[in-house]
Amino acid sequence: MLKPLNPLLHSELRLAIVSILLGVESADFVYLRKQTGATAGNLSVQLEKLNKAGYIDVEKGFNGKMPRTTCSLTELGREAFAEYVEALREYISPK
Amino acid sequence: MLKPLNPLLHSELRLAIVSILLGVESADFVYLRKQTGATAGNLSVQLEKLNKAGYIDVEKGFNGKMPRTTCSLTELGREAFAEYVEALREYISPK
DNA sequence: AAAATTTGGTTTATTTTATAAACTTATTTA
DNA sequence: TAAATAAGTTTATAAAATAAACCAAATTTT
Repeated sequence: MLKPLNPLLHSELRLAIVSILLGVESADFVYLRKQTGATAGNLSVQLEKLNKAGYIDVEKGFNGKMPRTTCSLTELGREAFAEYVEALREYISPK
Repeated sequence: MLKPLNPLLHSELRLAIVSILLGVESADFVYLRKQTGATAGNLSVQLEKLNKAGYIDVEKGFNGKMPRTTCSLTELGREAFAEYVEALREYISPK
C-alpha cells in the first residue's frame, strides 16, 4: 500500500519553501516571496504552519526599523522532507 | 522559478489513483478502494474529477446485476502525470 | 420468507486548506 | 506633506478533501 503523504509538506507553497530552504543557510521573507511568487499573506500563513510544526525556525528582527523575517530549516524539517520524498517516490516511480 | 504543480494531480488520493492506473490496463472501483484505502464517497468524487478533466475513462456497467465501475488512464492523463512528475522533481531533487 | 447485513456506489454536508483581500506600521519619493 | 512602496499580519472567502448519510440491489441470517 502507498505510504501516506505528510499533509504539511504536500502543499505546493510549503513544499517550495522547504525546497528553497534546503539549499541555503537561511532566507528572508522577501527572498522567499520572490522565489515562490506567493502573495505576502499566503507566505506568512504557510511559514507560520511550518514553524508551528517545528520544520523551520523563524527569526523576526529588524533591518534598521524595517521588519526582517529570516527563516531556516530545522533538522526535524529536513527529516520530514526526506521522508516525504521517499513516500512520494512510490507514487511517481514507474513500477 | 519552480514550475506550478497541476492541482488536479497534486492531491494524495488522485495521485494514488493515477499512479495505480498507470501500471494496469484498467481497475474497478472496488480494487481502487482497496488499494488506496479511501472511503467510497471520497473515491467516487475524485474519480469524477479525474474523469471530467479527461485524465481517466470511467465505464459504468454490470457484473451480473451488481454495478461495476471500471477506470483506465487516458493518453491525456498519462501526459499530465508525466508533466506533473517533471515539475515535482524540481522541488524534491537536491540542487 | 422476512429481516438484517453487505455490496457498490452517489449525493449532500462538514471540515480543512489555500488563497486573496484588507489592514498596519514604517519609509521613501514627488 | 501627500502619495506610493515595503514588510508583514489578520481576517474573510473560495476551493478542496473528507465524512456522513443515503439508495438500490443482492446476499445472508433467523
